[in-house]
Amino acid sequence: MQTILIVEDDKTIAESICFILEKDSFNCKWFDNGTDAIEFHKDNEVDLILLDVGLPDMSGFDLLRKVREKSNIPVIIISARDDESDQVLGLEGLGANAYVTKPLSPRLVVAHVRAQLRMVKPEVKSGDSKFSINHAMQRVVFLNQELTLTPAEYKILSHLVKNPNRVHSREYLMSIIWDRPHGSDIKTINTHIKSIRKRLHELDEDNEYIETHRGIGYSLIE
Amino acid sequence: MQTILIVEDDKTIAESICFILEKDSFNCKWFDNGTDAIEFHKDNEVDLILLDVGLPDMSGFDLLRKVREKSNIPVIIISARDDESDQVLGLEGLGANAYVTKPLSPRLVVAHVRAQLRMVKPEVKSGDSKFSINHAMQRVVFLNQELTLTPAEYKILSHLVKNPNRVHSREYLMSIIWDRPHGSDIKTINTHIKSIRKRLHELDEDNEYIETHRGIGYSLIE
DNA sequence: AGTTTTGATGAAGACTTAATGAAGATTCTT
DNA sequence: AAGAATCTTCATTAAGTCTTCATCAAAACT
Repeated sequence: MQTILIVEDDKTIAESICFILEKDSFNCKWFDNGTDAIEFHKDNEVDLILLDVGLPDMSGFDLLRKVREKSNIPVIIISARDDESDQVLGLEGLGANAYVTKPLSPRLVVAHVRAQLRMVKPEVKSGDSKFSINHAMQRVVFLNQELTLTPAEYKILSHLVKNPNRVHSREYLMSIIWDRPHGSDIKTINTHIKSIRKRLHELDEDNEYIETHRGIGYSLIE
Repeated sequence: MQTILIVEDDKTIAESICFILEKDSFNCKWFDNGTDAIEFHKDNEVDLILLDVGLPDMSGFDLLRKVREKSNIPVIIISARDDESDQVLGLEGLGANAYVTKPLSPRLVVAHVRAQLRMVKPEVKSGDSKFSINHAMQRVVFLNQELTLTPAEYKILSHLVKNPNRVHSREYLMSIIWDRPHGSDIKTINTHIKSIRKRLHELDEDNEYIETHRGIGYSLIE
């Protein structure tokens, strides 16, 4: 579970954010002052900080500076001031990752939290799939090994990996291969699937990951 | 250099943002409609997208959805509406990384851009690569020897060295060679790659450092 | 069980894309 | 302006990929 640190002196705001975050299965830790927050951050594993700049004991910017000496976890600044130079200072000068202004709804805060955490841990998909996609290399990673695929194979398999556990018709898979309409035989897909299966088979003999749905299409099983 | 894609139908806004970004040594590409932007993103290496949700031909959300089918680069949504449910939809539902509302200053936009890119590029360089760059001398160092390269070769190879282990399309490599658009044959890149390979081969017979990705482009393997 | 439909398989040929060598065009230098 | 270096184009060859087809296997239907 991921831990979110909230530094916010308004109890009502903090509690409502915490409430939503914990409902979203985050572990949430609230401090109403910067000193304690820094202390906690020093000794504990924190995944993200929600930081109100208006604190009783120190400026949020000072806190951020302190935090940045030690780590570069995502920090979202919460501010009552919609002041541009404050935003630029926070984002550019001190390395905050986002800046939201009050009034804010807890739902929106959670959306920002998720957006930031998504960047840090990109592979937080539901569970530990044996597949992932190396987009930069245009390759599909299977069992931690990069598959060498032809362009058509990559297009099909990466689509299946992105949308597992659902059936994709041959027609649809065709449309993925070609940008423009292309009057090819629908059975071409069978052959591509065959060669994808062959490649997967080379790395894992036993299992059948791509399932055939007679009369409909194919699906990838996680 | 990192490429920022701006999708924004208001020319004044786009130009001022571009101006600042380019001053900050980003490569900036502007489109006033979604269709062209998607087309460009398909064939080119883009590091971040600045996206206005109010486009003439399609909703920014639709564009984001399309982009997300292919990649998970940072997307910052620019919106005239300070509407919470829009923000949540963009951030949570479609995977945008930040949401800024108009009116916005170019400086603030740059701050947001930097904040996002900081997350993506950890800049863990100078490891055990066989390549390094002598920027002052405009030379690439390979196996502790300085390579004699022509200007075009230097531009291509140094970019590959700076961004190893990812595929670069011919289109993108072309844009590196020329500052302004240049209606040259895309196959020119093949020839440059050929001569770079030849030079590398003279210093190390065995290995193949530059890998061809059929139908896509080239990558440098560390 | 026998027939029909649908998918799997392997191999051949068509097609697409890249590598190569060399020539022509361009740019830069002197 | 001449000469050298570089960039681009072109034709050819080579390699890789896609599609089709014939055949075989499996499932569904009667």
